[in-house]
This record gives sequence, structure tokens and C-alpha cells, in this order.
Amino acid sequence: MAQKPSIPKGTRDFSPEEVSRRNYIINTLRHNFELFGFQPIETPSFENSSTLMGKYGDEGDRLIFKILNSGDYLSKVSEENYAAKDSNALTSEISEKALRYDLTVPFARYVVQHQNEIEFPFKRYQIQPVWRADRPQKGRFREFFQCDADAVGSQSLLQEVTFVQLYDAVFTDLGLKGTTVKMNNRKILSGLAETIGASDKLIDFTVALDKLDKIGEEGVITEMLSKGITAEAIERVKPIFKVSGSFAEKLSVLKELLADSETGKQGIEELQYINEKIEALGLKTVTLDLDVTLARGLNYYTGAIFEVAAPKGVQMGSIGGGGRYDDLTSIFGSNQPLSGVGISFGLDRIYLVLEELNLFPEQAIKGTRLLFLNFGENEALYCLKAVQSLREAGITAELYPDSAKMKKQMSHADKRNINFVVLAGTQEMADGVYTLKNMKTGEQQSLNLQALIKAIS
RNA sequence: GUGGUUGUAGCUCAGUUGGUUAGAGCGCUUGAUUGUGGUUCAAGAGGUCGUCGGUUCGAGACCGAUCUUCCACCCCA
Repeated sequence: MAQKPSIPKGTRDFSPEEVSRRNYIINTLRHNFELFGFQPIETPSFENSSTLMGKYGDEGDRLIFKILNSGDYLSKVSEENYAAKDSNALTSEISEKALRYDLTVPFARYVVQHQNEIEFPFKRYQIQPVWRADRPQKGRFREFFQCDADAVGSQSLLQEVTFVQLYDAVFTDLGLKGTTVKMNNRKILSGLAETIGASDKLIDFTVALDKLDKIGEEGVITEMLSKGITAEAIERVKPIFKVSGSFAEKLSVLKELLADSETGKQGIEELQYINEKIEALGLKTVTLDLDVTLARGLNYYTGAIFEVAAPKGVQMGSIGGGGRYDDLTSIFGSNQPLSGVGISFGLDRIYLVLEELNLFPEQAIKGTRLLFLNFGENEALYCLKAVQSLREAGITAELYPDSAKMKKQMSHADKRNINFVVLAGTQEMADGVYTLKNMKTGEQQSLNLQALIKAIS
């Protein structure tokens, strides 16, 4: 088979077992989302390019999959751009649509577009695939699922508290112990940049800071220097490299550092509020931690920033993230800025973590319980009657479609992990019974239909 | 987008400094066993060595391009 068919890089096929296990995670998520009062919506897999472009930064724009216009798109291209081979300028002329890059921006678009029909505060969840033209790596795909829960129309910090509880509820249900929800606040990062006189370099500052656990203090300093942040400024923020201890202890270090920054102090107050409420409420399996170096997704977060780290010992990037965004809707021309806050679960990565830790429950894979062996036309009909009754009783049952050799039918049941087979030939038909065989123990018993249903339920 | 890495049977992998007809294990098919799967034994099927091009008398092996895998960077779920 020289030319084996293939799928694009970074995409995957899912086997029946994989789909079952993915559904197990999705069902757990959906159950908790609804328990917390979130309502489902769905949006198209592709949007107008103008909806997506410019919302994720330059890097994000590069990673958005663009959809080629239909028809003779080259004929409409401007001569200058074509002659200059200016790909960037040409892109907007030959592509007007793009694949969804995340679920947050389409949600913001949805809220603005339907603002008159929506009852606020609006809490929605959304479980759909997103696409990124990234280069694949461990836990990084070009097509993957995001599972988002967002709440818009309320500035209350109780929303943030709720999202921490939601993370706790989900990971507890999945049996995933030892996850850490790391929190930070955009206002603290702004405050830090402000205190050291580098407000104009906020993004460079935070991106470098974010790499602390990866490249170490020296690496961060080198990167900051290369971005034009002065050595004097870096000296002033050095305490945050070594901040440690409890959530409250870290906050007090920050309080000193940010004493002169109104924005910074506000960020501290917000985090303090959330932490106090969580401490009063308690968490089941998740640990809430303050991580000043957390700085992902800054292009639209304005307040709280969340990121979920997998349990220690599992090599995996973050398995969830989120934050508060105050002005995302204004980008789409909302007359009144709607504050939103939300979190995302990385389904594909959670899957990899659960698999690595062997945490999928056996009943996550539900298959056929009962296979009727086929001995011929008359026997098949006799069996189908029983199959029908079993299905009505809610038992997954099926008949082998061909009257193949018993060995073949038995090993079929074996390979599909079906625990019971029924043998019904002329003798059983004459007696009005079915021979039930347990494939694990080899035990067999002769039962009438009622007894059969009873034995299997 | 940058750097590295991988590709041989359905799967996991051997294949020496380039040399006849490319191998193993597992899986698959058939039989031993016409109403009993897993175990055992026997036989069999299955490959244009990712693709295209080049070097050579000769390429699975060497070179180039391309696709793919995995990893690091950028960035990110």
C-alpha cells in the first residue's frame, strides 16, 4: 500500500474507544456546566475574517486558518499587491472567511449580535473544535476541542469565585487529583510595569516574566534587557522572582511592591477578595495558587487570569485557562461595555493526562453486552425476538448478522469485549429457551426470555 | 515561521562498509475442531522500503526536494 491515504498534520482520527473516553470527559463537563447554570450555545466553525483578525495579536493572526474565496478570486486582486507578491496584503483580498481560532471571540461576537435577545447576566458554555495553523507538538494539535464557560454582564468578583469552584467540581468528578489553578491579575502586571516605568513595554515585560519557571531568573532578565527594559527597572521587580509561600503571603509581598500603583492595588484587592471567599468555601481537589508570572492571553484579559496546571509529574502544558475581559464586546460595537469572565478546558490535553494516569473508569467504554450467535434463518428470527425485548429493557444486544462458523462468531464477541453470548439452535427453540454463556467464566445456563432479561440486567 | 528528528508488512521493529529473491514477533486467513472464543500446533496471505528526483554497473541504505512523526523555539489549550 504505497499511497496510503492520510489526514493533514496535527489532526487525528478517533477510534470507538477514544470517542467513548472523550465523551466521558465531555459528559462530565456538560453535567457540571449545567449544574452551575450555564446554557449551551454553538457558533459556526468559520467566521468572517474581520471578526477574528487582530483579536489575538500578530502571532495569533498568523495562526488563523484562512479560507480561500470561492470563484475566480485572483481576478479581483489588486495589481500592485499581486506584482509585489505581498502575501499579507493579498490575504485580505483572496480570503474573507477564517476558521474559528478559539471560542471566546466568537462568543463576544454572538453576545453583541444578539444583545437584545439575551437576558443578562448571561452564562453560556460551548464545546466545539477550534483550529490553529500551529506546528504540532505534544498536546498541541491543529484541530482541537475547547470547552468554555463564560459569564457576561456582571462585574461581580463572585463570578471568578464560581469559576474556581467549577474547575474544582470538574477535576474532582474526573478523579484528577493534584491540579493547581494558578491565578494572576492583569492589573498587577500593569502595576508592576507602571512602578518600574515600563508601561509601554507591558507585553514584552509579561511575556518574559511568564517564562520564569522555564528559563530561570537569568534568562528572564536577559530577555527583558533585550527588549529594552532597563537594568534599574529590573532591579526593582526582582522581589517577584522569589515570591513564595501561601496565597496571602505572596499578596503581602506584592502589596509592598505596588504601594504606589492604584491599578496594582486594585488587582491585589481583587485577588484577595477571591482568595478569601474560596478559603471560606473550601475546595475538594484543586489547589488555588497565586502566580505573578502568569501572563498568557493578555491580548484581551483585563482583570483575573486563570491557568490550570496538570498534577505534578505529568509532562503537559496547561489543561485550562481563562480570565476576565472588560471590553471584548466593545470591539464589536457594543454601545455599553459588557464585562465578561470565563474559563476554558483543554479536552484533548485532559484526555492525555487522564490516559497517562490511568484514570478512565472502565464503564467509560460502553459496548454491547450481549451477542446472539447466528445459526441460520429460523434461529436468527427466534433470536431477534429476544433481542427486541432486551433492547426494550434497555440492554444493548445484537445478533451476529451471518450464520458463520461458531469459532468466528465467538471470537468476534471476544475481540469486541462482549461479556455474554447467547446460543439458540433447534434444541433451544424446541424448549423455548436461550443458552446464556458468560465469556469471562465460561459458565452456561439455559433460560427462558424473562429469566434471560433478569439475568443480564 | 526557525532549528532538529522520524518514516521498512495491519501493528512494533530488525536489515552490517551500497551487492542476488527485504526479515522477525504480534496480528490476520485457513485447517486440526460441522454447537463453544481465549491456549496449543500446522499451513498460508500480506511490502514498488513515505513520495518524487539524483549519484551508481547496482540504492531500503548515499545526496536533494517534498510530505509525515516527534521534540525544542516563537506562541499557546
